[in-house]
Amino acid sequence: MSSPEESSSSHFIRTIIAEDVQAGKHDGKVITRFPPEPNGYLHIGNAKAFCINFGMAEEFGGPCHLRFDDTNPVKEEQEFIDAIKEDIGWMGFVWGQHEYYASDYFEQLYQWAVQLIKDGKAYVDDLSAEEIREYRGTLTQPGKNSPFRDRGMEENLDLFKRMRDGEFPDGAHVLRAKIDMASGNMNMRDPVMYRILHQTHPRTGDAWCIYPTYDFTHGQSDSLEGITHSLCSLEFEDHRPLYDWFIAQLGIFPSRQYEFARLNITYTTLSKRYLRQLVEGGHVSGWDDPRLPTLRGMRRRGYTPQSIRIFIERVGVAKRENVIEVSLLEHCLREDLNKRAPRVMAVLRPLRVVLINYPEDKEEELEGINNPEDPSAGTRNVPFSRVLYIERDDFREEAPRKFFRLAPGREVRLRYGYFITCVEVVKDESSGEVIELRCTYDPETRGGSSPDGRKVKGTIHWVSAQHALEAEARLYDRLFISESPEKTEPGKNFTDNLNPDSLEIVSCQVEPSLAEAAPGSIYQFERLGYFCVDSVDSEKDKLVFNRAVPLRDSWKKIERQASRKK
RNA sequence: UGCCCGAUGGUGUAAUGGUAGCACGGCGGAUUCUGAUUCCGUCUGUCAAGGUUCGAGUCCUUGUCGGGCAGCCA
Repeated sequence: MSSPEESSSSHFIRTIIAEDVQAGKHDGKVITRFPPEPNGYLHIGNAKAFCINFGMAEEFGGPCHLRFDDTNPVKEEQEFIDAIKEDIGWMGFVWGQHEYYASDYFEQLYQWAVQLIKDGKAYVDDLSAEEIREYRGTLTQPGKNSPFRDRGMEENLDLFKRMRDGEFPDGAHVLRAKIDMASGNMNMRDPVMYRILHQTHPRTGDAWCIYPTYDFTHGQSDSLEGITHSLCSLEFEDHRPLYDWFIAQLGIFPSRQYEFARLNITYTTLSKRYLRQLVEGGHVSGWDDPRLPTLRGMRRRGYTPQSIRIFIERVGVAKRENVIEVSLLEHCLREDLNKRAPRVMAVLRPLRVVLINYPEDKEEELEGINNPEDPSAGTRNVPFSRVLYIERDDFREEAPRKFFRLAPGREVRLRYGYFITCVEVVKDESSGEVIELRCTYDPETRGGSSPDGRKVKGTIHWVSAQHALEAEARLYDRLFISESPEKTEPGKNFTDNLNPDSLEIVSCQVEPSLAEAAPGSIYQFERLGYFCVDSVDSEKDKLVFNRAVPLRDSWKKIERQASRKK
């Protein structure tokens, strides 16, 4: 599955892998992995990481392992394991039997730790967490050796065994690698390999009360699985020397780690911590709130796996810090949906229109095209009658010349219907609000063209009042008003950058063919945008639509420019 | 005054010593029964200074700017 886009340009990771394969390294085999920690829901930033890992494997004909990095039972839950699998599967990636857990390697890891102790390369430290921090030194000053650093091998072995046996409370001891307390790389200043945690683990239960740290787990897990290219994000760059050190000391399969810059997108946050705050602070409805960049949120909003995948491809892979404009994400969604989403008519803010020369009880069926981009999608019938709803935005009492829609005395085409001309504007006497338009229709223009060849510039969408279904539409906008919501002035919180209008709920009128719309299905509401039937709140007799993304609107642009000139 | 990484248009990303290209975005136009889509045109770029070279975005040196690192998190 490689598109021209994929093969026409490369990125540094693809180049490295291609060269390795070319050179016959590991017999030309490529095995990658995605190692999520099951402590939260996946977002589009995580998707970049697994798209790269699964993508490279797919491209070079090898497997990509899904491995849960479950070394910290304090934070991890089964619920997240299930959710992560669901999201990756939804994105279209397959790991088959290659589902692993770091916890499956606990015994092996323990044996390796014992080996390092025997080799004089690890020791049990009695220092407290605070003391260890003090001894570690600072970024500019070297650390100093723990007084327990040179304790005898037998004593280390005994202590480590007793740590495992549960003789000590949390924090009493840790096992540390003996490397270099003066290293410029903080990770090499005798990193902790094991800590005591009397905590039930989602998978190993109470079998263990000591747990290996990420650093003592990750590289060896890669090695055990024969991972050839371990592709992760930049924050692990400083850990690579340690990753390599453990593998070298143990003399095991030499997996190699390569790092790339993580994804950032304007007007949102991809920080797990901030996302959690949004959910727990009630700023959004939950982890699947359609305004969130979580995969569940995006799925509910109407994003397709294909659109996210192509987005990740276009964003590229490099090492420099980057912030992608949301407009690219939105572009990718529109591009995908334009090809596939069935068109339908819906009126978000209804204005009543009465066709005064159309017979009272007449009804007819007009033929609508389901998808002009896809003839195989066929046609459908749309009911038409004397009383209609049109979009309030499609009428102006005082219309500028470039306004191609309805106005007193002006003629427009009703999509798939007739030409109509506005002859009277009915207003509410007290408020002055326009409440109804009285129009004439031209019977000769059925289907949208006139025998006399006269042209109308505008075509507007509509629904028949008596046939329409009332539904709820949730109009989403960007969650933050600030391009970089995480950047705040002193004393301000990122939640101060929240967009108060990120959700507008309207009661709309939709064409009756939508009665059978399935949850999760996505439609284009003509001239408005792409809408997804909400998978949580939508019901058969009370449909709820989420606006995934509006259509591009060059009229809005023209108006904005006009008002700017004034 | 530590270690590591990075720097190409507004935003991303290519170019592996030989014409700085692509996408998004902006602007302008054509087509259109969606002011959508599509199509065409156009706009803006190699952090700085030295050096190597016939030739440097690419190699070297120095500097500047940006990012990461002091969890018993991952």
